[in-house]
Amino acid sequence: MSPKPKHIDYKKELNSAQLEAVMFDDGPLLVIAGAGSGKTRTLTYRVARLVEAGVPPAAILLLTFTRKASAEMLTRACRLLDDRCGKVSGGTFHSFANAILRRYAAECGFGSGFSIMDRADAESLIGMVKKELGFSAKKRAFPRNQTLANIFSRGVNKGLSVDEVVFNDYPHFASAADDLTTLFNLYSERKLQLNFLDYDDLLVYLYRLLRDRSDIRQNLSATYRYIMVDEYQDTNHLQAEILYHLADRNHNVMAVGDDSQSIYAFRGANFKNIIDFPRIFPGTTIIGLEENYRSVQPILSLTNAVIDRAAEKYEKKLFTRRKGGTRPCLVDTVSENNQSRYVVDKIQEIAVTGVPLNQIAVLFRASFHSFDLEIELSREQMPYVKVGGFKFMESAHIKDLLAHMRVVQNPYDRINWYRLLLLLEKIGPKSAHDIYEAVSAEHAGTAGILTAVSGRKRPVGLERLAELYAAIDARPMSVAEMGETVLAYYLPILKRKYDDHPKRQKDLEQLLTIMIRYDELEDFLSDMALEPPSASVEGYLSTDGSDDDRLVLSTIHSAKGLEWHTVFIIWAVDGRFPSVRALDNTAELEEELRLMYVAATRARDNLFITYPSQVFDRGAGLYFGRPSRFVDRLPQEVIESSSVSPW
DNA sequence: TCACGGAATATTTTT
DNA sequence: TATTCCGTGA
Repeated sequence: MSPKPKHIDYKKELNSAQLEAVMFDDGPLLVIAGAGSGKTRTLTYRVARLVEAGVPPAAILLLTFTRKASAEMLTRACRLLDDRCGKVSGGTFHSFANAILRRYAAECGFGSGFSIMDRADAESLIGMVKKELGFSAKKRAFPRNQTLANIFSRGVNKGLSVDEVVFNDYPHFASAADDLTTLFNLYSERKLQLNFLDYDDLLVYLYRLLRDRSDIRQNLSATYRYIMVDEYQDTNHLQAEILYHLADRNHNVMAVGDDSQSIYAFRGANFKNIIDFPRIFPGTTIIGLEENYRSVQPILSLTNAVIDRAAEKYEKKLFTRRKGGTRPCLVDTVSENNQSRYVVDKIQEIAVTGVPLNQIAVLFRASFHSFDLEIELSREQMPYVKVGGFKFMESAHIKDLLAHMRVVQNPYDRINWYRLLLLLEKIGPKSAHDIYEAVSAEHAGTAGILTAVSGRKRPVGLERLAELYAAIDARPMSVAEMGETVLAYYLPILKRKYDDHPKRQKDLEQLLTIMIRYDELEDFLSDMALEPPSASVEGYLSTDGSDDDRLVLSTIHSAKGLEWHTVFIIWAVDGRFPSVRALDNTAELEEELRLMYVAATRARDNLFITYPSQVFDRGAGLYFGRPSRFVDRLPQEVIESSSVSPW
C-alpha cells in the first residue's frame, strides 16, 4: 500500500536494551525478556529493521507460540514499515513443520497428502492397535488409551524411551513396560501406513530430515537467513534441535524468552533450553530487558515477591516507571459462589469508571474453575468470551462433521471412516470394519462407498451416506459448500444422537463460517488440527477473538503474552492452585509457581486474587483452608488481605 | 452383531 | 465424579 517506506526513529521509540536487540546484526542472540518488557515490540521492530535494511522478507522466519501471535507481530511490522513485512514467514514450530514436511514428504517416507491426527485420533488409533495386539485389560492392569497417548507423547517430547517414561512416571504399569514398547512401535508403524502424523511426529520428522539430509538442511538454512523464536522457554529438545539445524549456515538466530515464565514442562518444554543456548551457539550475545512497561509498581512488587520464591531462575529485578496504583488484593470469599459474586460486583464497579469489559480478565488454573462464575455472569447478563480449556474440536459433533470431510482428503483414514460409519444405526464395529475394507479395496476414494456396498443389503443410513459422497464427487466444491452438504446430511443424525442438538447445531454453523476462509480442504483440515478455534462466546464456538466488548475468561496458559487493565485470579487455594497433584513434586510445584507469576504479571493497573476458604472437595473429601502458598504470608506492604462474608 | 448397563479409573494445562 | 471401557444379554 504505502509507496515509500516510513522512516522509523528506532532511537526514540526503543529503550537502550531493546535498541541493541533490534539493531543487532549477524550471529546468535539471546534476549532474556522479563514480563511486560516490550518483547513483542522488540521482535516487531527487528523484523521491520531487517526488511528495511534490504533482507528479503521470505528470508526471515519468525517462530512463535501461536500463529495468532506471529500474525499480529507481522501486522504491526507492516504498520511500522510497509507491506513487505507481511511476506515474512511466520508460524508455530508445528505449522512450520507441516509446511516443510508436505514439501519433502517423499523423503520422509510418507505421502504429501498426510493427515494430522489430533489427540483424539491418536487415542483411537492406539486403541485399535491395542486391540489388535490383544493387550486389552482383563488379565492385568493396562493403561487406558488416553494414558497410553500421554506416555508416548511424553517420551517423544522429552527424548526418553517408553521404558524410561514408564519407570519414572508410571511405575504402577512397570509390569507391562515391554508390551507398551511393542504397542508404541506398532502404533508408529501404523501411522506411516495410514499416512497419519500426530503432533509429535511433525517435530520428529522435521528434526530427522534436517539431521540426516545435509542437502535439505543446506537448502533450508540458506533460505532462512534470519530466524527469530519467541517464547523460547517453552520449547522442548526437539524444537531446540530443529532450530540448531535450521541455523546451520548463518547462525543468525535470535531467541527471546523468560525462564520465569516457563509453563509448558508438562508438554516436554525445558526452560533449560535458554540456559543452554549460549553453549549450543558459541559467541552468543545476551541482552536482558528488565524495564517493565506494563504494570504499576505495587503489582510489580508483588510479582517480584512471588517469583522470589522460585528456587531456580536467572536473577533479574524488573522495574517500572509507572507511578501510582494500588496494592493487589488477596480476598477470602469463603464460598465458591460468593467468589463469583464478588468478582461480578467488582467488575461492575470497575466498568462504571470507564474501563471497557474487554480490558478485564478473570484467570484460573483449570478450565472448570470458571463454571460457577459463568453461571453468575449469565444471570447478570454480562457478556464474556472464554478462552482455552474445553476444546470445541474435541466435542463429538464437531468431530463427526469433520470426519466426513477428512475421509474425502484421505480416503484411507480408517479412524474417521469408523467414526462416521458407527454413527449409522445398525452398524457396529464389525460392519464398519467390513465396509472400510471394501471401500479401500476399491481405490476410488470416497466414491468407493458406492460400489463397495452395492452387493450388501443396505441399511437406510448407508444409502444416505452413499448419496452424500455421490453428491460430493459429482462436481468440484468449495470447502464451505462441502461443509454445508455434509451438515445437511448430518443434521438428522445429530438430532437423533443428542438432546441438546440446537446448541450443537449452532456450533456447526459457526464452523461453516470458518470454512469460508479456506480454498483448500487440506489447509482447512490442517489448521483445524494445528490451531483450532479456542474461544467460545457464552458457551458457543466463536469465530474469532472479536473486538466485542466482552469480559475475558481464560486459563492462565491461554493468557500467556496478553495483558489487561484489571486481572482477577480466582481459586487461589492451596490444593487447587497449586493443584494437589503437584504438591509432592518439586519440579511441578516450581512450575505452578511460575504459572502464578505469569497470571499476576498480566495485570496493568488492578490485580485481585481471590480464594474460597471453605470448600468441600469431592475427591479428597477435605476442606481447603489456606490461600495458595504462592501468595500466602507475604508482607502487608505487598498485598492487602481481606475477607468478604457471604451475607 | 448391536445396545445396554455395570465396574473400573483418572482427575490441569496444549501443539 | 464423570467418563470410559468391557462384558453380557438380546
